[in-house]
Amino acid sequence: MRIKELAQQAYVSDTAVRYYESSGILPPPRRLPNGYRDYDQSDVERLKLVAGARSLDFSLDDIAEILALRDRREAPCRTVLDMLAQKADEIQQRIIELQQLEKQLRDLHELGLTFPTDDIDGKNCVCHLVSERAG
Amino acid sequence: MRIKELAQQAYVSDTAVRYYESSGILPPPRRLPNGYRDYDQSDVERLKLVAGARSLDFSLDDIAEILALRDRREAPCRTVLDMLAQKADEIQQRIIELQQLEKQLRDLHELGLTFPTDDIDGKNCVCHLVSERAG
DNA sequence: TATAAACCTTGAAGCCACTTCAAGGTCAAA
DNA sequence: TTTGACCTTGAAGTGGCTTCAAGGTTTATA
Ligand SMILES: [Zn+2]
Ligand SMILES: [Zn+2]
Ligand SMILES: [Zn+2]
Ligand SMILES: [Zn+2]
Repeated sequence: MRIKELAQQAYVSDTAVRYYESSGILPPPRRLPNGYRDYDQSDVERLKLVAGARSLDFSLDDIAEILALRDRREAPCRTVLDMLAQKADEIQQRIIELQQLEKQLRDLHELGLTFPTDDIDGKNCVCHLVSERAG
Repeated sequence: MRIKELAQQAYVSDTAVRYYESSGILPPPRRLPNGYRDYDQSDVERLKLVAGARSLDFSLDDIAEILALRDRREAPCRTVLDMLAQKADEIQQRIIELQQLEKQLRDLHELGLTFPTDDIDGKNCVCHLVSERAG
């Protein structure tokens, strides 16, 4: 099959497939006589793993690590399990940070409403509150 | 004052200050006879607003919009208030997305634990679960 | 006085995971 | 025959910086 059919089977763009090849995640495929890339079912499986892992926000480096194990005929299952747990922890931490940020934004908004809104120099308005967040 | 002192007063790096200048957020400053950048207190105020807004995750485009108003002697307070509310909403939405992602990661981890962990081809293991997340 | 340490300058490249653009070549249907 | 869908490559753009390379300037110390 050609690149577009491969890409569609994994729900990614064909330009992403070319990018994965250029970055070493996917091996260079056979070519048809006209120079077009030619893929088979094993390429679909590989790309689906890449797409699934990307949809879980794994980095291409992480994915390369998983694929490298498989290419050496070593089972990557343990590595994948560990990565899932670690990524979940990272996301959890990120959520906490964003919750703090949201609170700061809402607090600033509420407080800002109590100040004049025609202050050019920002000495007595919400702009001043933003400026003084330093540290 | 020179660039490092300015940067320190706003708790940013001096390379960031040069980057802000190159991207038009900060105007080109005067120069000392030796070519070094020379700043004053108004530069500190401007950079503090930039730094405060960046710490709230505003984009440089947003910040440029705020500064453009001030540079035209129009009060940016209303704009800032609106941006605070809008950014808070964006963060809230992002948190929801990350919470869903975290749940997917934890669920996959739990389910993956019930499968063998020595499957090279990924037909009966957590790797297969990752691959089949398509769509 | 020599020299090291801390500061300053510029321009370019690197980061991440792509997308978009430019400028073409290939092939099937109408 | 011409339209349109598909394919190719390489380069540049995205955002907000940091890092690197290759210097010049100033202050402190030996
Ligand atoms: Zn597995
Ligand atoms: Zn575990
Ligand atoms: Zn204001
Ligand atoms: Zn409001």
